[in-house]
Amino acid sequence: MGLTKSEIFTEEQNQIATIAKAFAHPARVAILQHIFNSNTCICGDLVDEIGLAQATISQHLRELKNIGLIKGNIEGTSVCYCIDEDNWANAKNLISQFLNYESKKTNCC
Amino acid sequence: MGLTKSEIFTEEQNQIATIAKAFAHPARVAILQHIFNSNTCICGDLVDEIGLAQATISQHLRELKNIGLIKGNIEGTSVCYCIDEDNWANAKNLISQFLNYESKKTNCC
DNA sequence: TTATTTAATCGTAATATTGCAATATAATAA
DNA sequence: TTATTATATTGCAATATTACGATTAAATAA
Repeated sequence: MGLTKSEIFTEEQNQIATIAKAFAHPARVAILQHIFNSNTCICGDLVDEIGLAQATISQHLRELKNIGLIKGNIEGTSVCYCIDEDNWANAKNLISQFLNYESKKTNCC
Repeated sequence: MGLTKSEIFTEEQNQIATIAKAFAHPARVAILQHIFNSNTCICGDLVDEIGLAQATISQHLRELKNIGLIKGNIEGTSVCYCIDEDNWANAKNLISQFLNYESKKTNCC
């Protein structure tokens, strides 16, 4: 199968999973950190920084773009990628809320 | 391929990715939420609550257990799963720190 | 002992992800 | 125009993930 049954979960559960999937590969974590650190990011930089082929980086960038966490701007021959602040804030809220669940302390384990 | 090149990333990047992977499926999000809500969780409950087969739930539970976010205790014929508080706190810190990166506001997009 | 109950594991099929070489596209430079 | 440069896309191979039926294992009940 390999096909997630999204229809049986809540909208919130699916959204959390989608955002988490964006973070679920170290290359995408590295890309996001790099964008945050330089705030202006060109794909070529990343190919040098991270040891992956240009095609692979481009693919990870597309995924981050599809999920909405980054957006790109054409700058001459290169492309400038940066964080989509609104969507990032949204993602941050969703994940933070999830992480901040407190367990009732009648822990049985 | 399908094989992540973990060795070219930092320990932190790999850790964030691993934790995110735990959250990257709505069933696992649902399972964790359920454990938080009841704080005592038996696999059978989940099979009723979530519309997935028993084998599938068990598989997701094992993944969460392997990553360290939950731990299980045998309770008679059933098993009680609950949050591993220490590891959860750790995961929370790692992910929160990552989410709280601030972009320098010379945004080009 | 023999059910029964509950969860784990095995085996398998289908789909997804990761990675890269090769190629295509698009913008600028000569 | 023809390079050159930078990124995207295509096609493919290898591995991973998701899901479930069938079976197994382990504990309790009869």
